[in-house]
Amino acid sequence: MSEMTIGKAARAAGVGVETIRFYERNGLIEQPPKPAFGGFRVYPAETVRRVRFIRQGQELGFSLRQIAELLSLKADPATDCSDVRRRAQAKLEEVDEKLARLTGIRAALEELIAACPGRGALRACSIMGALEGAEGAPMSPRHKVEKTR
Amino acid sequence: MSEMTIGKAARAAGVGVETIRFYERNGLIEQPPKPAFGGFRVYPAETVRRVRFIRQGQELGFSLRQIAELLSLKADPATDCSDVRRRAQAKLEEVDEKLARLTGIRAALEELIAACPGRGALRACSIMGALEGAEGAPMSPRHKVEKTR
DNA sequence: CTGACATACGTACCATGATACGGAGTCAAG
DNA sequence: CTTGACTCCGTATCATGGTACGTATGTCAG
Ligand SMILES: [Zn+2]
Ligand SMILES: [Zn+2]
Ligand SMILES: [Zn+2]
Ligand SMILES: [Zn+2]
Repeated sequence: MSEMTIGKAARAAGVGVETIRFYERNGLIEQPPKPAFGGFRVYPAETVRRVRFIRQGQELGFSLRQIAELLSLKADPATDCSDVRRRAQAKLEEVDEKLARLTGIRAALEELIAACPGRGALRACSIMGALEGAEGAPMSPRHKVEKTR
Repeated sequence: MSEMTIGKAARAAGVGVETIRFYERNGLIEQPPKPAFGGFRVYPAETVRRVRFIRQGQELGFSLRQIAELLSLKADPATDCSDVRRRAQAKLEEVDEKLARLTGIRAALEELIAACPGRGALRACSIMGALEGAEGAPMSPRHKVEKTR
């Protein structure tokens, strides 16, 4: 089990070989030393666990950079649960901001679609109107396209 | 008003000069011809309108590529309202998919945070546990971390 | 007429998360 | 002992939406 080459480690972790190398280059995974008398690098089972950790982190919305931080927290015996929790909280707030932005977009789109005649010349299209920045266009006045920037 | 150099056009549209050039390179804006006998390119008011169109499109979640399509629809007299509407519909569905993904992440994070003791050793941390891929970890069984991929 | 800006243009770089390629070395099966 | 698969390594490429830099040239105020 433990005599893994990069290819076997990649398959075990469910990623491509290039992905492992990419993580190595970016400091998420330590590259095992090259055997002194030739041959291929030997990957420990820990590599596979680390890759799985990374993929789990991605599924929770963490970036590779943030996952790298989580990995060093994990390696540090001085880390407290609260350190991890704070990061999860921050991520949750970030997700909530994205949700709010997307929800605004969703509402604007829905409204524009509802106001669009659905056929006929572009002149009457609420969607084109909004894109052209029409101020008094076929949108209700309380609901101009929300500007987030 | 109409004797705009790129800098004035950029200021009028609320973007940087480099942004205008970037849009030109990517076919979103036509680059005005260089005056035959030296001098600076003259930007028409249409450029400013186009840039504003692009920014509005971005605020509705459209990518530059999609905005380029919307711009050619606008230029084509044969375009029907329904052509625009279909794109808005497709975008709405795309937004809904993103919302669903984010909502799943949000729920998972919230659950993990709720289960996290908040202090103490990492061994007991539900969040670390989930990242390590713990199957019987401090998460309720019906709510494993949602895998989208 | 000269200095301070602005423009023109090609190219490089930023972040993000990979994927691909080319050529050399290595290993194992037949 | 050859052949095919795999590894190693650096570099390039992809998509996305820009930003920055360097050098040459143009414009305009004083
Ligand atoms: Zn319409
Ligand atoms: Zn609204
Ligand atoms: Zn915890
Ligand atoms: Zn759940």
